[in-house]
Amino acid sequence: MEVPAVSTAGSPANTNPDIHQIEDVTPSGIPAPDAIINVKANVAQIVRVLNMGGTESEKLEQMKKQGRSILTLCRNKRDRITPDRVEEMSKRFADATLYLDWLDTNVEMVPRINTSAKIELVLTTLTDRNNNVPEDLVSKASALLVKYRAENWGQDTVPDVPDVPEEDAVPNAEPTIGEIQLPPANDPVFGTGGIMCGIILDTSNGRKTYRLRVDIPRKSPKVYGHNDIALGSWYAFQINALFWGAHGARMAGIAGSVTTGAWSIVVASTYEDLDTDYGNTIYYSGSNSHDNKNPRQAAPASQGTKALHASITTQNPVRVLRSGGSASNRSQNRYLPSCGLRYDGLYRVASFRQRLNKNGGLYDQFKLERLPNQTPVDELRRSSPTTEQPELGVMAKYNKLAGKHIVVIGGSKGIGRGVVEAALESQARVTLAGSSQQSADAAVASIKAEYPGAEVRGVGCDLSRATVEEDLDALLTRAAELGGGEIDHIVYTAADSLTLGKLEDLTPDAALKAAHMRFLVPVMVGKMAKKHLRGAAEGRDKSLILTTGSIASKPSPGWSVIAYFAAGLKGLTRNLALDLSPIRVNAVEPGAVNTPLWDTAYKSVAEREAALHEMCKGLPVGRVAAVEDVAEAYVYLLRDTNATGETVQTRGGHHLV
DNA sequence: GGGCCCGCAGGG
DNA sequence: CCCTGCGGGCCC
Repeated sequence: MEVPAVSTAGSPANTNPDIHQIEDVTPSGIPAPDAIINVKANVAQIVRVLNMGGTESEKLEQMKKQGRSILTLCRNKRDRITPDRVEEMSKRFADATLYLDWLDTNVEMVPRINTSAKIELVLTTLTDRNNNVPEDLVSKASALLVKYRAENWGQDTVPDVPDVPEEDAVPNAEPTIGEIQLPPANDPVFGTGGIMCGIILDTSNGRKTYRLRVDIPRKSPKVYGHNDIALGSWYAFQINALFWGAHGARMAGIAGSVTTGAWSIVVASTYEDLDTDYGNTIYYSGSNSHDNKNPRQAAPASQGTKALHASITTQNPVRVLRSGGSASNRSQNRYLPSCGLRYDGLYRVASFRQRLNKNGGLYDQFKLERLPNQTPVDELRRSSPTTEQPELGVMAKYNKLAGKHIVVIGGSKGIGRGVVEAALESQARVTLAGSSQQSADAAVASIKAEYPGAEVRGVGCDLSRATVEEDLDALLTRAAELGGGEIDHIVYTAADSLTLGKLEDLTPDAALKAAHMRFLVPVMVGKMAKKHLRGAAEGRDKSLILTTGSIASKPSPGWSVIAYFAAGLKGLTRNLALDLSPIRVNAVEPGAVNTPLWDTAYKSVAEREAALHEMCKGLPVGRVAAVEDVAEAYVYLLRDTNATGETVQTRGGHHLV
């Protein structure tokens, strides 16, 4: 589920059913956690939480119920709903969203579940355009559908289990809905991009408890290898490592399978008397090694200890995390971080031996050897954060994008996609427009996989039609709705194919066709920006960013037509800055960037990249620009409220050679 | 800062 | 459903 949007001052009441936003509500009986009080949350925010029951049969029964509820819900045409029922419908769509999230995170799909709870029917019904389902829910449902179909509904991987006897089912259990308070998405610590992303601080029991958020999908730790985790990654608590899939347990030191071996272990100071850490070699003791008193026989191996034994046989690599904590201050282990946990890379379990503990009891100790070709531990140790790190997230003076709503037209791929990700990392809320709803949904799904809990939505808009003005109007109206009623910035990065052929082959038709996207659309975006970026007169920072290219400043043979439009766009930018004032209007002028835009000219991604690198190797920077590079220019123009009528150039020194 | 104790999340 | 655990807050 989405993290609830932050309401911006003066914005109209939120009408988006996916956003649970209840103004002036203090949840009774739930003391607000400290971290939430400290954050400038302007409204109390509530999220509904599903309880799907404990046993498998209870869960299945609830899934059937949720499915039935969604199917009836979709049969109601929303435009025929009376105004007094709108709120009820919103809640029911919100519950459907919760259900899909729950499904995604908690259920290992097998054909039996699909048949019994009608999963495929429910998902296809949700994605049916005729059903007026909220955009978020549609993209969620289609993403799940794609995933399940790709997995063939679990047929190939998971052995199916027989149906439970009917008497085991609990047909009368109702799904109960409790309420917990969530931090706003732009919370510097608990929000998107914060170090505690995916975790909630619960103080309802009178003490601080960190728990995983059920509404944000987390990464599975059951993977051998790095699991996409960068060496030296640092986590404040073990539960953060659990959320990011670095380690597989909230408390245990070993996470793994007793048959295929350990996925990850945590080296902590609590076992310092038994373990020995040489950095590249670690002697790591099995769970409970302190307790045994029998000198002849080790205590029965725990799951974790069994997993390490299995690792000796399978030689599957084990992720090693080193943990700080309060006791580590006096720790003799120089490899432990001063606090939190650091991912130190892959090790193999080479062997095991038996030793005696202080009680004279036998215990199993494993020898772990660090795999070669990884950044040395000592280097990771120097870059490892310390207790100051959490403060970094609190510095908001320069991050003016936190909580802002940014619409990126052309945000499903290429430079626009980079701008979306950069904005999300700056804790903004983003609505991206792709050329179709499908492309927008697909982009949103993959962005969410990379940025759990990110507030990003997708809208489809085909800008190639003659009705581009109305299409843009509709797009921005819809985007404003999705973003809580207001748009702060519009970024235009949409472009069509770069191939125009030789000048002598150019027909008037082809020139005018090229003019549509490169001349007409930017002008209309300017016109519509004036209409949709409301609130600038009241002092709120609003801006539009257009995209041109280095061909605007430096000619190149064969590019006359595109150069014409690109240079014209700089004039448009300057003049719109006057016409739209106090809305800021700027442009970014990138050189060649490695994006799919070039693919029309090349047969494959490899060929494209080779050609681009060949084209750019003579530049002072010696390489082709990545999307992440030029995205910085957009972020700058979004943040500098003093910049208007400017064109920011980022072109690898192309103008110098 | 040593130790007590609560309780989440995983796995059988 | 049970049990476990290289946490972590908090009390003294």
